[in-house]
Amino acid sequence: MLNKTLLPQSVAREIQTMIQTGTLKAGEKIPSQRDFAQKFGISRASLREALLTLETLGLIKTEAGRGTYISAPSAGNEGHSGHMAPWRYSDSYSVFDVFQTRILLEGEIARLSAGRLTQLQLEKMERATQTMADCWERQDLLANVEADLEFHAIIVSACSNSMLKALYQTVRDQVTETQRQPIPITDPKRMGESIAEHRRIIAALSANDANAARREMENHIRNTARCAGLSP
Amino acid sequence: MLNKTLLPQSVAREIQTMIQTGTLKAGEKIPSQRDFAQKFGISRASLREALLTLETLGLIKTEAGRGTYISAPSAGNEGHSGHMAPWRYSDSYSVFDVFQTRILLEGEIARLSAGRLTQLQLEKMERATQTMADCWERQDLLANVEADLEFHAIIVSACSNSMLKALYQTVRDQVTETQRQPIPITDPKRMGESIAEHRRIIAALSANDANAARREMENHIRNTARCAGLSP
DNA sequence: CGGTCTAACTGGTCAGACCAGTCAGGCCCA
DNA sequence: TGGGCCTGACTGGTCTGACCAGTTAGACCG
Repeated sequence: MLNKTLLPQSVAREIQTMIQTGTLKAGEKIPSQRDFAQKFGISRASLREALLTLETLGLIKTEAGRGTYISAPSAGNEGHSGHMAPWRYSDSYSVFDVFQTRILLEGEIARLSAGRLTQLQLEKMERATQTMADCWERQDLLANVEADLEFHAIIVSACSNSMLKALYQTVRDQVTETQRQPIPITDPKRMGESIAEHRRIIAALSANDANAARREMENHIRNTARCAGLSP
Repeated sequence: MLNKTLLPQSVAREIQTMIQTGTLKAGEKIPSQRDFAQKFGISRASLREALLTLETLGLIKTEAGRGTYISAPSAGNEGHSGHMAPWRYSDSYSVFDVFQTRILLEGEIARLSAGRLTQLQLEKMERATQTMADCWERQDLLANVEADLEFHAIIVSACSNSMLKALYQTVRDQVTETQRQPIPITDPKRMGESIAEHRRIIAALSANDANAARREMENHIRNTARCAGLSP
């Protein structure tokens, strides 16, 4: 069924390309299955199979009676970084395991990103860090988290290893959960340290010091885990 | 479409349960779509949608004219270890990226597995290594690779971090490809070294030396990459 | 102007037909 | 007797058309 020459498969790829190239944008509704099938010159049953594949993998969302919508992209999700959605029926992982995985993945990603970030990206990271500090002051926790996510996403986007990027996307949901959960119990001293750690990561990346970038990122995540009472 | 109350979806879950409980075993062929649909009391089109979902996520494999087979489970795939299949439509990753990812993942997995392998498992690894040597002598490359895969799979099965195990499964196909590809161009000296490296990994794991285990595994994979002309 | 109803739209499922690929068994020939 | 070829029965892949359930917009009435 998943043979690459199969009709639904090739149509799924076409639709994926339309999503990736922006022909179909996040939130947008695609034509009805009847119209879209006609447009591709295939039966509606085959189009449904193509759509189902895309939906299983999280690229689209179909609602009965309403239509099919393009799912919102994730920050840092550019090009062929994976759209590997987890099988939603399985249990989630322990927070310890997620943190341990974060330290491993993000440390290496930071190392591989060193020397590849543009000045513009580094400035965006600095701005995101400052935003974190500003939002923390006025207790805007949502914006604080979003700035944090943006900071990390920029680093991931520069990683030279597309496979690691894909793996990171696979676990993105669990990862961002660990970025959110310690926030309500973060004391002001820790947030100040966290922001300082961000700045040390930026400094290492700015200096194109791959090993320092890794070390600072691992340290940062390890300290975050300690806020959740863990020592991975 | 992926609403949990939908017919194909609930059937997909039933089939998943049958796979997880062992009613359907790895490699086993399920009944024909016509028979299976009748068995579930649904149309064949709906069963196809259920099967497509499972296949997109890597649990089954359907071959035209032959039938649908349960995918082989991976060693260590127990309970809620992820069924996170890679996105099969995207380009494959460069061999360099795969090797780099292997070094990162398998090094850490070896570290986390140290101290958790039973004597029986260590003996199986030693036997697999000896099998590699024996098969290499008689140029049975397939069996050589299978013994190599078994060696690595045992280590993965002992890893304490289920998320890392799941990530490893996600990239297993590409990983095993890098274990296969250098084989035809491996010279006897390198194979002897490879087997010696396996033994050093076993020794480190036997001594419950986590850092040595990581180091030896990284070294082993790095040397394998060199056989493919890469230096990750 | 707001509420209700209806028609046209949407996706979900079913049944049947036909096509292409696979495989096993039977038959024929060397 | 063994190997090769052919055929029929099986498999999945795709199409068509019908019908059902959910949604929405427009028209009509109070």
